[in-house]
Amino acid sequence: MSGHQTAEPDLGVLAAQVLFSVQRELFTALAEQGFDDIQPRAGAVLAYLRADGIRASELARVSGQHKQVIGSLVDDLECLGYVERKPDPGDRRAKLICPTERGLLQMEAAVSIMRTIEERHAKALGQQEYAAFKTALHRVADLQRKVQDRGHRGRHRPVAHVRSRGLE
Amino acid sequence: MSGHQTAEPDLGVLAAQVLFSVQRELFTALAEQGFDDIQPRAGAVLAYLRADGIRASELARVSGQHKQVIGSLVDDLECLGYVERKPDPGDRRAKLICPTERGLLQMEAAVSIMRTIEERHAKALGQQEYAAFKTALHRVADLQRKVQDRGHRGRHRPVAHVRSRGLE
DNA sequence: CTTGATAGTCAGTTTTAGTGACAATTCGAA
DNA sequence: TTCGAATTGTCACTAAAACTGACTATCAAG
Repeated sequence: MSGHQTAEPDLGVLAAQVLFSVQRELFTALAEQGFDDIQPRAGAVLAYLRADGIRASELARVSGQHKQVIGSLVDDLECLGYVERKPDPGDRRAKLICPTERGLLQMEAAVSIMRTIEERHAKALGQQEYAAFKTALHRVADLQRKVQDRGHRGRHRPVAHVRSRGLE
Repeated sequence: MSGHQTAEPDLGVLAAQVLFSVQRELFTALAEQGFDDIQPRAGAVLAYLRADGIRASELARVSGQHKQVIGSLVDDLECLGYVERKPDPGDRRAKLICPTERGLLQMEAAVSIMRTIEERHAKALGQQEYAAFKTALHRVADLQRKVQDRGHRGRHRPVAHVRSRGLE
């Protein structure tokens, strides 16, 4: 991004600051609650898990990661007891990634922590202002992703490296 | 993050979507304008460059990256002709990372592209709404970073990998 | 039944992050 | 001023993650 000068940081820089600091707070809190064997990286899977299961290729799409990365993340999370692979009844090629009991507990904990974080911001900004902010953020995210898809039709484009986290 | 269910995505998920799609659009546009030899990763340096120079350790702080990473990024950018290292007049230990002429052109291009992106969102949301949104985002980012610093005092915590971009 | 696309995995290469140590320098306190 | 602690940037090394290409199995359309 271009946060040049001492001037005001741009949309990308701000998004990066929010992302990484929220991510850090979330995983620190999760670790304190006993989920100390998962890393932010696993968020590509955990954030999009559903109780009724989701396909690996769907995870790759929504997270913007290569399917190989999703595969290895699921391997790890399966060893750690967070998810399990079940055959997809509707498609014998596919497997459903389903949360285990521990996975469900993690999901609930993550939702709760994120709610706490957002409530803190809502108090700081005011409930209405925060609600408007989040609505706007949602619209910006949607609009921005649409533009992206228009540009690179078909090409697989793992959004960059989250690794690249210093980036914006 | 926890974007569980089909429910509404949380702050982290939204920030990630914005970050990575903005990042992709920015670097695609930069490439089209001739800056096709830099990657999003280099944003950790480029986004915080200043015409009068900035220290590597300062870059490490603001970008949340290890100083070794900054060092190798600066190595690359120096080879590519975007920056140069100059001795810091005020501290003989330090070196100032200064943009070259090409670096300045890149900075201007990035600022211009980001302005275009933000103007698109401002038109979609309405100028006033977008301005309020960005102010709120700024406050959320500041507040969130403060909380982080409170928790991990002193510890160096490279905010994660931007690479980890699928993450939330 | 053939063709083409999709789902998931395997193996291998390359890139990047993370760790510890180091010399040079600065700063603060005795 | 002199000593010790902290800081700046770099080097060398290890660990981890991303990327590439290929491959089987399955589906879906004609």
